[in-house]
Amino acid sequence: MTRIVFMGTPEFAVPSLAALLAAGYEVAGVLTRADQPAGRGQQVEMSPVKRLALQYGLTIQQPRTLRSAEAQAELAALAPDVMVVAAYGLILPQAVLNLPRFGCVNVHGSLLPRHRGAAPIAAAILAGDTEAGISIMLMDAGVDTGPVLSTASLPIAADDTTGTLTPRLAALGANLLIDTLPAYLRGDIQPQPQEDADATYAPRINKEDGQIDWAEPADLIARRVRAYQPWPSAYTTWNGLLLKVLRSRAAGEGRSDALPGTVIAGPRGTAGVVTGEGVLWLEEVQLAGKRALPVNAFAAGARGFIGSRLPG
RNA sequence: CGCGGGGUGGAGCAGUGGCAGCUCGUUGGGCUCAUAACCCAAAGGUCGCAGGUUCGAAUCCUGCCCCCGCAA
Repeated sequence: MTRIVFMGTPEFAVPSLAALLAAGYEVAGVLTRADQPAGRGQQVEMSPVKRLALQYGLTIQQPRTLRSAEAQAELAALAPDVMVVAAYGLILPQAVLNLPRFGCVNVHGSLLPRHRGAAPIAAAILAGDTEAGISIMLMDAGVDTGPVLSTASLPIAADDTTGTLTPRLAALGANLLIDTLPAYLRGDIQPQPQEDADATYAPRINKEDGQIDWAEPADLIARRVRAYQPWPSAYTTWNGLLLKVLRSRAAGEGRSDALPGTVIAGPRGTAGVVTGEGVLWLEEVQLAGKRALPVNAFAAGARGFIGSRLPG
């Protein structure tokens, strides 16, 4: 029986672990990131992967780094034949990569070599891709540079956000993993090296990335709105308060002489913002401290919003 | 005890001691070739809950419930 060690942290990784368990694999251990204070009230929360692992009574390790000899020794004690990694969040040093005889199989949320890196799904939306996908690949020392075992794709809808796309890709990834793993272990798959020339990089998203620059074209801002949903959200400020743009629509030609950032009135009590190119029609917004609202409801109560100038 | 904003007619908000108001929506009427546009009118509120202070509380005090932003 093949002993698997699973490494993953967020919701994206859960279907893969669940699929391995459902398929009857021997999961010798689960590594997930350390519990951290989170949320209002700063309660310590465990990762989604840890919650699932606990349900199944699996052995759990939560090293803060895999660079330490202790963490590596602890992992080696699980004697994995193969490690399956999905959005784990820690760098795997070469010594760890070398540990299992079948290596480390990664479930990556893009069609490699496109969107290597920490935030592939958001990167696909931000780039305006019409297709997203999963690559099952063998990890090497680089960031998502290893040879690919298999891929699967799905279409990105015009209103998809990272939040709506992620669960679909997570499910797709789990299925592809279950299809790919047995063939790989049998030696039936010839790993395909990536075409490095076609690679793009999907860096980790930061809070500041969500700050809207109204001088950008409306369609790019609209993609940011979708890519940064649910976190960190595309946001601006109004009356000194954070204003998140949760849903929006870029107008083709809605030109205006007004300066970028100027809020203009739309039909049915809606509102839009003049950008560097075109108008971004707001659909759903949320002011700090308030709940998310359709833009017409927000505009009904937010006195002076129409006609104001948003910074950035 | 992490920091902070908020609960007021169907929706979103203003109102910080003296008869409860605004925008939108709803209903009725008008205008119009027509309209989700415009004009006129109307309906609709135990001001989160409980207690207290006061001649008088949406407004001040105390406790409780609920929603949300930051942070992670």
